[in-house]
Amino acid sequence: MLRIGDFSKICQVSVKALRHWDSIGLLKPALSDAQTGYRYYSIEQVRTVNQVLAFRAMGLGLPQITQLLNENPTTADIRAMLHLKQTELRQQIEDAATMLEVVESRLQQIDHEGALPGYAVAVKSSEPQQLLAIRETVPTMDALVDLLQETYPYARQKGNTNLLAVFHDEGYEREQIDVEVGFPTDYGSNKPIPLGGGRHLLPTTLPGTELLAYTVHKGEWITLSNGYVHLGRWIESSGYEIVGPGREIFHHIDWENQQKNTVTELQFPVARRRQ
Amino acid sequence: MLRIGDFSKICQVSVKALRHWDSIGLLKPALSDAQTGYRYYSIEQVRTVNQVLAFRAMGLGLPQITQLLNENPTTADIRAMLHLKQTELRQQIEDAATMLEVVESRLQQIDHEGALPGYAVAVKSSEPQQLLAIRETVPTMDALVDLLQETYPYARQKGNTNLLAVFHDEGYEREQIDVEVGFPTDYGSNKPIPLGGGRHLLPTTLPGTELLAYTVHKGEWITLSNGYVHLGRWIESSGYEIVGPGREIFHHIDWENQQKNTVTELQFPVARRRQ
DNA sequence: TTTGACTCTCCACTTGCAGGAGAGTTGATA
DNA sequence: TATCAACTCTCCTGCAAGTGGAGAGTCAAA
Repeated sequence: MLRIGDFSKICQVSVKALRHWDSIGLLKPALSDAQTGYRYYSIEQVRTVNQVLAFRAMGLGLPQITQLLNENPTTADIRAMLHLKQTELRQQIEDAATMLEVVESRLQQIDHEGALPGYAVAVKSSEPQQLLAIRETVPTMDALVDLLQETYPYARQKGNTNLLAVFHDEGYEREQIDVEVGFPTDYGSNKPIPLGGGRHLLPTTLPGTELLAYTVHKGEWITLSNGYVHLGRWIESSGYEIVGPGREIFHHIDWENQQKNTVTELQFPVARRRQ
Repeated sequence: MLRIGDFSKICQVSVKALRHWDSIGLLKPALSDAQTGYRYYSIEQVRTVNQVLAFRAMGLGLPQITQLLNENPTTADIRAMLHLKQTELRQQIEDAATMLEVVESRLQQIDHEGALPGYAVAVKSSEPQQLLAIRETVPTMDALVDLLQETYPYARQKGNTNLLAVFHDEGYEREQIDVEVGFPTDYGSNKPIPLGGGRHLLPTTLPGTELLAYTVHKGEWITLSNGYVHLGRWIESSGYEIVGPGREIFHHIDWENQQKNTVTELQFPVARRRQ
């Protein structure tokens, strides 16, 4: 019979860990003195510790290992557990690889530009949304601003400041822009709204996307292109690719000061580039 | 000004998380009502959240992000942080890949053998050890047992039951075995001990190894070969390779019952196989 | 004024232990 | 046999980044 300290040295497992394993029922000592509480391990339990460590080296959690060792499950159960862990580990590797690529992209950026960039890019997902929107091909950016201004009051009426635009052109056009301007509506209240000249805000569905790279711009719209350049470079160098039309979300429009305090979110649906 | 729920929806960050970020000083709301405790966020803070998420997507911890956003550090600091994270992520990927390989090896084993194997294999490290040992080429396994029996009393004298053997042959020889038998001594008490026939237990150093694949066998030594087969296969199929002489640690020798209760640990120094 | 939706703080829980406090045990020595 | 160092015990806190819930207070519209 070995005291916990000696057993700990033999197995190269900390005393704390052994006590913890005892408390959760993973590995009880062969004998526990009821009087003093001292734990006594038998030398054969080295084997059990070996098994525990073997399972732990596969990344299994202690509750699972407890189950595997003390409730002798069927072979099928074990297979299922390991299969699950397998996919989990693959996911882990992929996630870490993605992070690594993002970190490396950022490091490159710092090295190239000397300073830290003002734009941060993150990835999120978006649900499908019911919109009231109008799709037009506007000749210039100014015309686009006019269209926004025209749509804005209706968005506010709905208690919704979130005007948004979807750019259906490939690339970043500056003339003859095929754009959709609208705002989200709660399900149900989606009747067309007439604008001037026989044009209408029509109900549309903005498709959800699983991955959406985005950055937030604050300030005049003239400088929005900086944001786009940044976002585009980030997507390129972080192992993603654009897979859908870009979007702008106008969280707040400061009509009075040439949009000095306007907050605009730039979005692109993306996917992981393979290989 | 936005209440926490609205801000949460815009940013797609949970209310709980926002409150947490507030409490640790990562992101304070633009305004906190001292009376009611209500948090009010400004729309521009969407940008800050975006930055937080961008850093979090690199795997950085909240304290680090707090530092990055609120204590405007130098470019060099940021570079250092990201570099550190880079190596950390690479390590993570490697670790997960190792685990994955072990899991896959185990799954294969189950599929091939139908049942779960009695031997578990784990990897640990070992420190260099001072030994008193004798190296001989013994003709048979029985002669090896005799040698162990001859050495055993001296090991016990030192208050040390841990007899061990190092096999210097390549592969698993059954005759003319070049073996070293001995036991650890505490530093200092390492004077040679004479055995019969002018032979001596001499002080030696057992080199430490960073990676040591091992399994624990309980029972007669005749069946030890099963353990070796298992250990060998595991090493092969889990992406390791043997890089040194095998060792046996005799944690407990049951001389009376043909070693029925003997506990033997089988070890091989290993390294990750590249590619 | 009522109501329902929203928000607040505080507490417990998650994983696998590590560190430490304060008290009790063991085994060898004086 | 008393003592002493080394060992062990239980209990508490802390770690990361929140989630979930309880109970109480707040806001805005009807």
